[in-house]
This record gives sequence, C-alpha cells and structure tokens, in this order.
Amino acid sequence: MLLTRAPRGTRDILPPEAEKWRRIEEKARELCRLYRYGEIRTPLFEHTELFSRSVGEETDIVSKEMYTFEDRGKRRLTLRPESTASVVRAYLEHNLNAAPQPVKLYYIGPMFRYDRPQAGRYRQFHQFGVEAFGSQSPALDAEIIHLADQLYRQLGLPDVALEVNSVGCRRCRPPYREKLQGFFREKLESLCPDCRQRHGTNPLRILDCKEETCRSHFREVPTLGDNLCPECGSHFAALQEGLKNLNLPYRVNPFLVRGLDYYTKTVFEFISPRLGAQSSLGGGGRYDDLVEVCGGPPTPGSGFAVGLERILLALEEEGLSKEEEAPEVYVASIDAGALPRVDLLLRDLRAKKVSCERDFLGRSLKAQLKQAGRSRARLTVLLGGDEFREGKALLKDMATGEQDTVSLDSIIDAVLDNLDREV
RNA sequence: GUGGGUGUAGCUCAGUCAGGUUAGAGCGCCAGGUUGUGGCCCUGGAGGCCGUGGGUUCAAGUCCCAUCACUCACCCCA
Repeated sequence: MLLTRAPRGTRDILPPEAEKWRRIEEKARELCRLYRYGEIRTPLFEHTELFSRSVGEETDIVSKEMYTFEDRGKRRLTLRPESTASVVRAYLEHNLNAAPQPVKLYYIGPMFRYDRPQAGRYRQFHQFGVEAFGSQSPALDAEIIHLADQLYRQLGLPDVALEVNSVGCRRCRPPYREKLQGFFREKLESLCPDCRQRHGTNPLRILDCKEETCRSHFREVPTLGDNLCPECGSHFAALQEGLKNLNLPYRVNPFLVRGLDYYTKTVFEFISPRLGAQSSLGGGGRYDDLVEVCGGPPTPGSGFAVGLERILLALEEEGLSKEEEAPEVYVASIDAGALPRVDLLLRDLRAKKVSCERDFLGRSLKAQLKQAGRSRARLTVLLGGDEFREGKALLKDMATGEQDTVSLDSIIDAVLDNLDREV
C-alpha cells in the first residue's frame, strides 16, 4: 500500500490548477444563470439499481465500470458513474413534476467509473451537466446545445465540432434494430470479434466500430435517419431547423450512437481535434422514457454533460498558462521589534480587502525582499529601524523599485492609493 | 479486461547498451557576496534505501524474474 500516492485514476488539484477549474466552473454557472438552469446537488452515491435500471444493464458502465459496495445496513450502493439518473430520482422524490414545466437543472461534481486510466480519462472525473424535464420541444434540445456551445466558445475552444443524430423512439427503434441485425446476419463472418458480440446484444453499436472490415459495410447499411417514424423524423428536422436558426454549425452523423441506453430521438456530441484518443468533450441527448423507467409519470427530458478534465486538457493544448495569483502587498520587517506592528498592518489591509503576506521563517530583510519579488507582489511595506521610531514606514513599488517614506497613520491610504483603489 | 512505453534529487533528465572506487547536471529551494532592500551575476549548502521484492555475481542504478505505480492505446466514454 502506497500511502504517499493517490489511488489509481485519481489525482490532487493544487492551487495553480484549481484556479483554472474555478474559471471553468464560474463560466458554467454564469451560463446557467443566463439560460435559467438552477443548481441541484445530489448525493455522490445512490442505490445501485437506480443506475442499472436507467443507464442500462447491458452498457459498459453498468456491466464493468461501477464502484459498487454494500454498507453496514446491507444496502447495495454505487458511486455515481453519471448524474442524469440521480437528477431524475430527485425530480421524482421532490415532486418537481408538480412545478411549472420545464424544470431546468444543472450540476457540477465528481463521477466515478472503474476504467483503465488514460489521457483525459480518470476513475474520479468531473462533469458539468444540465437536465430539462417536461417538454418534448426540439427547441429545448437546441437551447441545451447552444448553452454547451457557448461554454466551449467562451472558454476559448472555438474549434469544437458538433455532431447530431436521432436514435428514434421505442416505436421506431426496435424495427430498425431488427433490420440492422438482418443486414449483418449474413456478413457476420467479416465482422470483428467485438461486433459479432454486439450483433446479439446491441447491434446499433456496430455503427460505432472503427475496424475497417466492419466499416466497409457502412455504405449500404440502413441508417437510423431513413428509418425514423414520422414523429421522430419531424422532431429531428425541427431540431436541425433550430440549430440553423441559432447559427450553430453541425454535422449529421448517422453513425452517432451513444453508449447509454436511455437516449431517444436527439443525440449529440462535441468533438475536439486536440484531445487525442478521447476526442469527445461532451455530449447528451433526449431521454423521453427515462422518468417512466424510474417509476414516474411519462415525462420527456433532455440533457447534456461535459467532462471538466477534457476541457482542461483541450485548453492546455491551447497553451493557456496557469499563473498563481500574486499578493498585492508584502509586509517586511527591518528588525524584529516591528513585528507586532506588521501583524496589525496585515490585519488592517485585509479589512480593506487587500491581499497581503508576511514572512514566517525569520528571514533576513534581504531574503524577505527576495520573497516579495518572487511572489510578484505589487507593493512592499517595510517596517522598522529609524523610520519606525519616527512613526514612519517605507512603501516600495516592486515594478519600478521606487520607494517613499510614509507616516504610519496614513500607510493604509497610501497603499490603497498606489493600488488604484478607492481610499 | 488486453497490449506497448516508462520508473534515478521537489521538477526535467544524464548514467543502464559493453556490471567495478564517495551516483551527476540544469532548474527550483536555503544561506552568503561587510552598514537596512528583490530581479542579473558569483559562491556555498540541504535534498536520492536509483519504484519495491527476489535472483545471478567477488561486485548490481546497470543483467534476469516477479510485483507495484505512472503513461499511451484498445474496449467504452466525459
């Protein structure tokens, strides 16, 4: 057991990096305020069955990636691998179906999946997501996509690409599924081992395969788009109208099939060219049957989630630097006699919302100045010596090196003045 | 779950192929370069069971085996 190492697939986020996280989270929150999504905070673990039922028994997430445990009361619990299921549960638990619809919610927080870690993939990772319940309108899907698009753009990732598709509903998908199985039945020999497996369990996934042998059939394969029922067809058409209306560039990817079972009609994904193998920055779609599956009244829903680690990764490729925030003022002592006054000055500066720092290691004046310079403080106040006995202090501008003598009575005002703050 | 790459100082890495005295560099950190002043420069210092365990050998950072971790990819996803 390595006590000095975080568990596999997890990591610490230290101050300079946490700064970048805050920026992303604040942007997400700001957008949610503008688009009128309210924050919801749900537990990090839920009853195991909530996920297996909603995400789908056959999915990779449920079949091999969940952190499941039994608590002391013999309950089967699972650390959430995604958040849509939890939000649906909360929507029902608190009777939000009685509130004016649609109910629009967002969340930010950690998720857990037992995967082999690799670039942009962790066992504890973080998602920002939104969910909207109670409307079937394709305009709502378009709004969600627009919100996501704005997040990327405003964070400085203009080259993300949007792909959309429709996976139909419980009326048109089963017949299509059979049609697809029929199409591949006589070609089983030429499919990769994985796809031969998929043919039985989840034939739609074959469309996701990257093997050339499998892809070679894709030119003639019947697509979802050609097999949607009239309702799903017009819904998909309306979504595309909505995206055009909002001037959102997109590409219809007839092979876009998402890994969670609950999606109906709209599915979409944002791809970044700068991400390596895990090129998906975020995605989502509509889930009109999910609330019912979880034991509620028939209620349509639509949502989106994005991985914060993925955004960070993409921004890093962008070459965005992370800089630790500098203090505004460093207070140095010329001799130990001034130390009590140093602490009072720090207290008073902080009361005026000025960030300031002092030495705690008994450093020499020279070393204190060195620290001040290294921390990139804008100003340094020096207390001690003859000036201190005369009720004065030295105020030094670290950029120019210029230094004034200021009376201790007016030192706060002088600092504020030099920082261009209101006195 | 499968495959490849990598583990030497806080960080980035030499040294491993041809085993052989006290294991190195740059950056970072700490101190000093005479009165009470940072950045540049100079000098000095601290800091390493060479990932861990076993084996081969007179001798292992170096060769062999195992194991753990990190990393990239597959699967899948965020």
